[in-house]
Amino acid sequence: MLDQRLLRDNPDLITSELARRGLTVDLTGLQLVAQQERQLEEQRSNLQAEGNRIGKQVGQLIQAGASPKGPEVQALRDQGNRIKQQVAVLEEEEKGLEQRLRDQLLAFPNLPAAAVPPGSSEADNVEVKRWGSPRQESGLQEHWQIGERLGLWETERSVRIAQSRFITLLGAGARLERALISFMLDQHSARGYTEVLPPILVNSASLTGSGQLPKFAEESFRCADDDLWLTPTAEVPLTSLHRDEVLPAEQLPLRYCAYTPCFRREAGSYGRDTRGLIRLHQFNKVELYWFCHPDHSAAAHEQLTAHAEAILETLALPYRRIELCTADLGFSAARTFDLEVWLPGAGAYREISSCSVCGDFQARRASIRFKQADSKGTQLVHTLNGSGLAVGRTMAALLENGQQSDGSVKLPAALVPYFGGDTIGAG
RNA sequence: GGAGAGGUGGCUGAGUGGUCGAAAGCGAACGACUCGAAAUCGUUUGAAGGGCAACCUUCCGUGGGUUCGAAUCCCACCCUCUCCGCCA
Repeated sequence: MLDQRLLRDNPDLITSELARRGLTVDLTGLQLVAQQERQLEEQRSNLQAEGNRIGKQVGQLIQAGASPKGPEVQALRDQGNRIKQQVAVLEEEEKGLEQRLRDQLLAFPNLPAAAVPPGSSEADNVEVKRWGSPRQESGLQEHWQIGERLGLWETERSVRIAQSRFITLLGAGARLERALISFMLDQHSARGYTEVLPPILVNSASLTGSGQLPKFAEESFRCADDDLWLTPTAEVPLTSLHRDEVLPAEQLPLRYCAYTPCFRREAGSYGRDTRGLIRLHQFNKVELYWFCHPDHSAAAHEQLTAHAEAILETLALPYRRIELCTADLGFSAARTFDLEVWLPGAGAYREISSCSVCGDFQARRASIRFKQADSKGTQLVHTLNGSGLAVGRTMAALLENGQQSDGSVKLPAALVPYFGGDTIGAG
């Protein structure tokens, strides 16, 4: 959520920064609402102050021995009643304006960081670096061909269980998924992240805090009877882990990693990536999340991204880092690096991680602040999140990159202790 | 799901309808003492909004209500704990 003070003090900045994201907004109406709301607040609080004075007078008179029914007290009571009625009217109006203001502010995306390259579509994203040597030979299979051939999962029977875009992993496939989750969590824990296994049903306040609500309700699965939703990413429960908290400054940064299944409707993607593990309604992901001091969030972004990259490197998977341009940034992000893994069968790089710094955007929505022991007041923390990594897509990458001429798949050495072998489909 | 108890500041925990934003303690900060520290003593110490400021308003689970005045009384809801039931 954007800062109301920014709306008041520098609305042109909001307009121009949102324009960088390709968004045209006219804030004049909203500014007017904010201004009216402030005037009402002033009027109301002055009236309340008067009412409070009257209340005290009544109390003092009665304690001094005046009759509670006497004319003097009665006059004050009448005055108090009149004020009460006026306050009620103002208050209702004020609440209405406040609600309008908040609703609209919640619908604005984050402002892009200064460093974000300008652009009008994903075509303007900037490649920052490449790692590894991609296999280029012809005749390589795509991961879904390999998986089906080796019996790593069930496609059609999964439709029977749920519907399309759900997968049932079997045998070595299920085992590899589990191995990857453990491997990733161990790697991150060793770097100081606290492992978290959060609820994957989350309430509306949690989705609002991280930015999925109110605008993207149609992207999530919902349990209509309970004000609970299936989480689309661990970013949601992790943000709310400290929602409405004031953290001691010396505890920062707080760094968490969490494995969760993730659930997304993928509305509007019919016909795309219909085969294999790339685009599913339910997939597994290990997420990295930081709560940090505003001064350190830029450096933290680099570190978090490096931690995601370290997983790819340890798995010997070639990748590239892409910096998203202003037009391609997600709703809550101020700056984002996407990691794309090389899929030699498909002959393309595919997104496997997205690492974002959100500034105070989520912290303001979720009210997550920190306090310096020696100073008054609180400040909003900065939050960062990144996939470390999407597990299904990692499996796809391992299958395509590790495929051998005999049809088997060779796994990287780092996975052997987790998987219990170095080859799938040998013999 | 049924019965009971309870939700108060960073934490513990008092609170009679009227100077209650709230005693006390812990914790924290500063100062004194000390060569230094511990202990002790003193002072300070919640948040949000508005105002240049003095200061004003709001916040005792949430939302309503009664009252001139509500942490305190009434209603509804949410949550936590204990017992029972059910259950991996």
